[in-house]
Amino acid sequence: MFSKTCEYAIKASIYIASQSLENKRVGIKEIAHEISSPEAFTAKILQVLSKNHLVDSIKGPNGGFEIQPEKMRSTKLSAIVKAVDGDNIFINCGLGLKNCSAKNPCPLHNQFAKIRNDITKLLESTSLEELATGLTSGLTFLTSVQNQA
Amino acid sequence: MFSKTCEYAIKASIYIASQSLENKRVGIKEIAHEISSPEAFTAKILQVLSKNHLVDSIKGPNGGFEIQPEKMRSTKLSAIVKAVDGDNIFINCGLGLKNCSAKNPCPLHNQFAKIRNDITKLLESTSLEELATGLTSGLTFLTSVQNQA
DNA sequence: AAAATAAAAGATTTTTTTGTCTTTTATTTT
DNA sequence: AAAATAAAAGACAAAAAAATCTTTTATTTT
Repeated sequence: MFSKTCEYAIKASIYIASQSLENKRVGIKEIAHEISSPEAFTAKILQVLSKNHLVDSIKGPNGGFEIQPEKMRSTKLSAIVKAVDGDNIFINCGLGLKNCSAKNPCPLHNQFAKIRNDITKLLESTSLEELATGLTSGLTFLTSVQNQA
Repeated sequence: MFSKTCEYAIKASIYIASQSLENKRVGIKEIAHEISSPEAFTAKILQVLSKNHLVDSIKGPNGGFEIQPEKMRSTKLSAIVKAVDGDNIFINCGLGLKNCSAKNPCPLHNQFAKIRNDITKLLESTSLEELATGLTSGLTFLTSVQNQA
């Protein structure tokens, strides 16, 4: 569904947002540990998110990453996905046809149109804030129980 | 969504089935041409489908691939996907958690459960036969118009 | 100003996926 | 039986994705 890059981007964003809700700025080391991702790779991904103004990064001592409350409210999952994976998931044909459309439909065109539409709706309607509060409240997790300390 | 391998597997199966409906056996060269796929790679994939008894292969002159009518009726898309991609698409967590579940849900668990369920339903309810007849009747296509001769 | 901290940038490396090439095996036709 | 045909098998290669390492830049604290 998502690339590894995208999975890490979403999880890192949620973690940063949840910590920002508690007024805590977090460093790459902590983020990577909390979401069970490779540190250097995650750093690269955060650079992309930062350039797309989806997270704020602050250099130097007491630096790290944070997301302002208004930003996490307005940021939808779709923006994160688009920043790292492009809009393939929103538009690509399920069977890889270059120009799959109602006029030139692949055998799964109609079936997949519905699913792709549901995915798009979900990503465009889900805010970073609601995902962060779910994590903060202990309802959801960013790692499997096995992976937790 | 699907790997390239899986896209080729599905398209090749549909093409073989559609030709079998007209009592025509087809060779790799023809298949690869008709679905715009790399020939040698497609041959490898067909070996897997053949070992899984999803297509019949016949060696020698007038040989090639075919699918019996009863088989294309009973074969669901899910069987083809499982044969080449495994069951990742049916069970994997959207954010890559090893043990994402109702007890230990990732932030997108509930939202994705619905989508994954829809995908599973679609793949398990769609038969190769209906996809093949759609192609035969000219309602659907395996290549983009640009790619067609 | 110097030292320490933390992210940014850039160059590489590893792994996985995708794709190719050559040889072998099975089958059919002559 | 020999020649021709077509898939199977196996080894290899290229491209893309995932991951790492080193150096630089910005900021803060002492």
